[in-house]
Amino acid sequence: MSLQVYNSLTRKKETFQSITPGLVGLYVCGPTVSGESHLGHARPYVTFDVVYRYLSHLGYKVRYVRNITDAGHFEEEGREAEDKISKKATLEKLEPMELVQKYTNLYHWAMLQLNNIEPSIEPTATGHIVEQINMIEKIIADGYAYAVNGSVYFDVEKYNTDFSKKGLPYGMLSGRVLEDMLETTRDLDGQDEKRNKGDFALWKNAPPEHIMRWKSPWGEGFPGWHIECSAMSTKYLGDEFDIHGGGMDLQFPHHECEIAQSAVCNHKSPARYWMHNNMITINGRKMGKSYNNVIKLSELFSGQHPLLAQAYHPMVIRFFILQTHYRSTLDFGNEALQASEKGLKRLIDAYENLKKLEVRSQKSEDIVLEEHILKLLNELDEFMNDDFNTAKVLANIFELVPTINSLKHKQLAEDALSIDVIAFMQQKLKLFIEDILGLKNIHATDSKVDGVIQILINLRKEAKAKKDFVTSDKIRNELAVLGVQLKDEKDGTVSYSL
RNA sequence: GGUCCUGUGGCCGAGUGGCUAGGCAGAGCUCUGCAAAAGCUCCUACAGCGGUUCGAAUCCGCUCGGGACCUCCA
Repeated sequence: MSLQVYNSLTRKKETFQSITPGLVGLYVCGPTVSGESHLGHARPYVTFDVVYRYLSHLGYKVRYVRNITDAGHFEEEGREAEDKISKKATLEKLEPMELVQKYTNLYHWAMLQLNNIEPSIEPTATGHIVEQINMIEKIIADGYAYAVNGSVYFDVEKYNTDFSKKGLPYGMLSGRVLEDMLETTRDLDGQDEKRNKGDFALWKNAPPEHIMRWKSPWGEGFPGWHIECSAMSTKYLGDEFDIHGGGMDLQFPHHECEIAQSAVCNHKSPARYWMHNNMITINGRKMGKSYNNVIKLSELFSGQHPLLAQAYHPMVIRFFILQTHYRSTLDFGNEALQASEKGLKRLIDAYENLKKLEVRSQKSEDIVLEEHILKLLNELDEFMNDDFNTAKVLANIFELVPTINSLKHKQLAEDALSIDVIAFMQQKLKLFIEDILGLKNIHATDSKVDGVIQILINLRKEAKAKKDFVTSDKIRNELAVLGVQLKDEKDGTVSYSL
């Protein structure tokens, strides 16, 4: 089975076919760096990191573009016409750029912790003001935008009338009908500049107190939110590219507006496949600023938050996210995170065991087992091909764990599996656990620490030989308090895990 | 109000017609000086009510519950 991708545009799974053989253009909406990233933000970046990794594994040369929104948006369009970033900067007495830098750094730090590969290009909105202005001019020239008092708005109704004929109606992505929307759109203040309620800003006039501002043909101002993604995706991926990703909450209006802008400028819908990850919820409700229920990533990693029973390692968060299919909601909870923590440890421990297995048998003595193992391993590719079903991949890997551990602990005959099957399993699990899912061992082994522990292990061995269990247990228990767990193996050796 | 999604065992979650994932927790057993780890076994669910079907968690309808978007939001 070849790769199947669920396309939000068609609402069904489709066989993935890149526009140019061997190449894939992937655009993912990045963060607005006016605040610190929270758990919810981790989801798209982990999700699309795996998409990126898997496409690369399939042999595609992927250009992964993920923007940084550093120009700020309106708090409430039309009403406050105020740049989020400059507002906060004033409050904190910081330069906007300083604020942007701070949160960009924190974001990059969090991405690194989560083991997300950095994108090929990470363009910033402020670095592409010229491109955005050019695009707006083009839209005005074509008659789909109009300037009022130094601001420019996209004429949604005119666009819809003309482009519906071309199969690109406004609402095609989110399944909305413009007429319905015009009736139900909330009545916001200060909408008088717009011809229609559904129109959205391409450029906003900057009031005097506004710090972030650029010169434009319409006066000093700043770009609207949606235009940056259209400008940057076009610049780096072309008029039409393969995959556009982002959170489900961006589907409307953000992505819908992107399609409209790009369609006017490039005469086609920008992306072939639209992928949207679902939300992370907390007590069943979406985690988001508006709900005041966010847990920042730094808080999650440190455990410093009233809702957290403990700190959670970034790898635990990654694993937690991957255990669910990306299109399902994922509910946060200490119990769930703790289950992930233990599960991840079990998985990684088994994987480490597998790497060290020494098998010499040329032939598997247990044919049934061998076939079962091969089936589980071969299904891994199928599951990934089925719209990146990481949950199923992990389930199969867990099914391999008892076999691996039984071989290690000699609970299974040494020659149950052949050296070829073991090698295949080693190769497959490396590929899936490390390369595709991007999971890694939380506990790096430090040779000095290892040496110290070995000394203690030897002292304990001596004590045990003398049946001095008080001393041996003391060593074991005190190490356990430090998080070092000793394990007496069957063959008399002692291993430990951190 | 409009559009759409969803309701799975103590918890988190796969799953689109028959083969009833997986993780965590819980119980028993094996191993062990005692533990831990590991292994084995058990606990077997699909909101409710109808319908379609030889057969439904899976399709259809209704009821009840939860949520997302329609405003910045991953």
